[in-house]
Amino acid sequence: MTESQYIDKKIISTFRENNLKVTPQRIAIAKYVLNNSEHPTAKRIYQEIRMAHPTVSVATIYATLKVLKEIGFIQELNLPDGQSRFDPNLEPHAHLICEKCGDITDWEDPLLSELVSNISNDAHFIVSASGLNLNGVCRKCQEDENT
Amino acid sequence: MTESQYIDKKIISTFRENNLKVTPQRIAIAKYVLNNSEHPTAKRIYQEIRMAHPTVSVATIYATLKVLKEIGFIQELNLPDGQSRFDPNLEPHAHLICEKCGDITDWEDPLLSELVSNISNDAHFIVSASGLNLNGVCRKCQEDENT
DNA sequence: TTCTTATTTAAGAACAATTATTAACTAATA
DNA sequence: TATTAGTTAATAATTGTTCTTAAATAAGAA
Repeated sequence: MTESQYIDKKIISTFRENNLKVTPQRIAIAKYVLNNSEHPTAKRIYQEIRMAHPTVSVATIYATLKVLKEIGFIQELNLPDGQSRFDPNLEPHAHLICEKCGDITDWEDPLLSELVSNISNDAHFIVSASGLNLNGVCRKCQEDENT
Repeated sequence: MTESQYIDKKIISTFRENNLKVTPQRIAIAKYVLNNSEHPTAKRIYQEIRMAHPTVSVATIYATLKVLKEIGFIQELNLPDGQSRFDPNLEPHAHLICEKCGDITDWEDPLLSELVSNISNDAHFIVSASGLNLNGVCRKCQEDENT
């Protein structure tokens, strides 16, 4: 079984386990977001899915993303550009959000997981998702300024 | 000079330093957000300011908040409720965002400042604002569930 | 396989947060 | 006090997201 087939099976079985009907739209959206680490917006996902499913509507995109969030496949990010973005990486990680070019880069640091865990314990707060956002200017845009 | 008078002076002089006209609306909005640690939304700020300035418009609220952000008085938070919130605390700190009651609590941890500083250095990213968001269930809502 | 039914979907209307437009107003300087 | 560039109020426009409803469909039963 190929990697892709394995992901298909995983997606389908997880839908079934959660008493959700397995529709082509759901599979397509799930596959797309689970394989995409570029924090796509709903609009971007819509455009992408429409290539294979031309009649899909935005409402379906939003409804499916909500479901994917509920079954723990993805998390919704709240970043400064006024639209939600979606991320299959549920581990604590940082987002470096460049105010110049709009680029959003992931950054992993083992200290972060530890910190989230500490705060969760100290504050008696059950964490379902987390994210450290750093707003500022990325390396590339700093270099461009000196040109 | 009282604390309140000192804040007034500070606000006015900072506006002047940034070549911004000092208007009653701006002073009122600045005073309100600088003294409020409850992460108010634009709508909330509008309602509050309207009590003393009944003709103020939402556009002025948004424009002034943008200006306050630019001169480094506040930061804009992106939280899951679809509207921006504003925070005068510019130090790295965490937000515990309860999915049940919607409450947003600040949490300070010295490790966080260190972590932000490390990432900034390692990634060569100039940080202008930061925030660690923890989504989940707060202590109070957990207790309510067991009742 | 075909039937039945509860879900899901597509399409577009509705909604809410934010931004843009523009004419009237006003703070700051001369 | 007069000038003017910047600011404001009112409202229209825009944009992301959710709601509504009739048609379509997945999943289990017959």
